[in-house]
Amino acid sequence: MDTLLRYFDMLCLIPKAPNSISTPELLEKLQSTGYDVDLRTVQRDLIKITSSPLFPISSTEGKKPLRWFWIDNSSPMQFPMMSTDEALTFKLAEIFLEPLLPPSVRSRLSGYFDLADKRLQESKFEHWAEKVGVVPNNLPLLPAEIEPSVLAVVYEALLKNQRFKATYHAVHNSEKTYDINPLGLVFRHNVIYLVATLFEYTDIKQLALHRFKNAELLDRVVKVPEGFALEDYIAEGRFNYPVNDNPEDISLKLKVSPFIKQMLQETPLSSKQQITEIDEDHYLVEVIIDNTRQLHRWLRSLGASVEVLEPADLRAEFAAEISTLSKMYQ
Amino acid sequence: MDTLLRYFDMLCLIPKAPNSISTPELLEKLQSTGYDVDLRTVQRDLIKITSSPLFPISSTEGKKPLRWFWIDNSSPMQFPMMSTDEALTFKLAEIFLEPLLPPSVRSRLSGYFDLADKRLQESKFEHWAEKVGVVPNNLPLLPAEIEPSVLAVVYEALLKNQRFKATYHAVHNSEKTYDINPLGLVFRHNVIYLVATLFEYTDIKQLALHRFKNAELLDRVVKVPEGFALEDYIAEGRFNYPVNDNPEDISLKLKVSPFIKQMLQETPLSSKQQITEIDEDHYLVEVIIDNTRQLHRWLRSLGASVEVLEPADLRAEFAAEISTLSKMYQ
DNA sequence: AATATGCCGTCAGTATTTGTCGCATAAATA
DNA sequence: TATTTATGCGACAAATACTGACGGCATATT
Repeated sequence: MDTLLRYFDMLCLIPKAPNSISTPELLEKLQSTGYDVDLRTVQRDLIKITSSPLFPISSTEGKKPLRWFWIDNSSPMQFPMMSTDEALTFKLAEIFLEPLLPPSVRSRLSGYFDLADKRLQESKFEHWAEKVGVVPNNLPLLPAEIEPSVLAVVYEALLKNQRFKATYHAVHNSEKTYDINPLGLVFRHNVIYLVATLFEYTDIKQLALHRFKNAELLDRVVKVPEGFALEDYIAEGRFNYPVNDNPEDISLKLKVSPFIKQMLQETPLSSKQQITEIDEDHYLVEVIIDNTRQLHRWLRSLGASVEVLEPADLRAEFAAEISTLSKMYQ
Repeated sequence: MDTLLRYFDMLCLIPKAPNSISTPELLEKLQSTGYDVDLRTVQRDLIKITSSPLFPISSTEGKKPLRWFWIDNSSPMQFPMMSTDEALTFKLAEIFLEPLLPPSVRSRLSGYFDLADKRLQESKFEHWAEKVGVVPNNLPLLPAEIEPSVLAVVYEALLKNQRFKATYHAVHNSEKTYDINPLGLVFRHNVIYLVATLFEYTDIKQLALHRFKNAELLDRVVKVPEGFALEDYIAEGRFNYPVNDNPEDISLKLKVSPFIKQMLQETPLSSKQQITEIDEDHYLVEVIIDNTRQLHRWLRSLGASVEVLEPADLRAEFAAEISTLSKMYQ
């Protein structure tokens, strides 16, 4: 039994393809976990494991301390097996994430999606794909592709708190190479921004990840500017280019069409939203809600199905914009 | 070595908690996989496996053919281990899916999210959560909660092609119990709809999943109406309540502000989009695109930052709506 | 060139695994 | 209710495997 557990621990200790572990390293880790074994045993175990097609594990050829790794592109094996429920949910998640995440980010999960596919392809479940659909609410803009190698470096830099060096191509600028002190990632629309400082400067920059090239990890630790917190930085509205006017709650009153009323019944704006009938074709929606740019976008997107009644200044804002639009289209 | 593989196969054959497998069943499956073993061996193996805290596997007490299962609520163990990249991506996916999927759907993946948490909580990666943020583009409407037991039955019914029975509470109706012939799931806004026929009728209904109660699987096979295909059903516009006028491509010309221009450079409407400068404050965007409801929503949401120049009928449509709005707000 | 390290074949002792048998108990059947 | 069948489990001996020790050889390291 002890040997079985040792095999499990060994399988855990062996990393995925780009990384690797040498036989002596493995021995050391196993011994520190409490397995009192000989190097020869570890060597034999590795040979046994790799000789089974079940475990796509391989080692470097030649080079003296052999290094072991899981061959990439294989989907993970797991216990207990992925249930059909989970598999279905993975496929749904895949559909949802497709227009949101850049391919190089999404592909990090492809092993799991493949596993889900396999699970659903068993005999009877074949036609599941024809049984699920999504009607998108928003216009799918194409997510900007990020170079996979760049993404890998940025991930690693953020996780390990290290700086990196990369070439950046700003929209109206030529390429430049920076020494980057990464502070955080922010997803906005379909773009991923790196929040960072450059070189030894202290001003905080937003850099779109898809504009990077040739990233390379440096051996210098990240220095966080005094008082910096990503959450606050976002809350300050640094990413809502046209900054929010009033980030505080407002008491919103809307006159809406029956269709919008039904939609808000299904998916309310907030748990305390109230809806009352005005007449057959109009309903009054009352809700306390954060006065964000997203709210404005949403209200505008509904066009003539919604009339903002209160607060007065929001109504005035809409009236002003509509009069601008009137002039544009007349 | 053969025994190690047998253990792996056994671990795969044992299902998760609500399900279970009896010792003789296990024996049979192992033998059909090619393991020539005795029942006694299987029994002994099971005892060994369950006596290790590594494998949260348990069996029924008493009842004679013992049934084995993985104890629930445990996150799966997997080989190779989840990489930090994957873990980070899982956390991002979690953030993205949170406003999109109802809790009961999302919770199906919680084991994986937990696994990702564990992976990221190792020593040095502690502060990753403070390094990732999302600035939502859309107003987060609250996804309607679906009863977990209902979801389980619906999933199973769809996968196994079986009917089910459930109580449905339509908005302006009292509760009724239907015999449901499920055809597919459609996600729209934040609501999941079941497309189905009822009893022996042939007209196709859309039923919001969160309005179901007390679902129960029936032992009758699903009958798909002649010529029905979910994809076509959606394409026909059955879910765009105000049906799309022209589902065909149009040649769109927009006059946009510098801000929108920059946004479209980052995340284009299509790969063939063209942008040219009109003057310092205005750019011309030309693109061939599907004339969908989502496009209209998007155009409206941008307010006065965008002027539709062509096609003429779309411009006319916007002009008409704006004049309606003008009257509303005057 | 000398030394150290790691891989691998072999061997014998030890530990583990396995089938068999017997008994006890729980379901199934007459 | 009695009888049969199926399952779980302890014990035991034979078969199997696992393990550490040793040594030869190839490849790094100094």
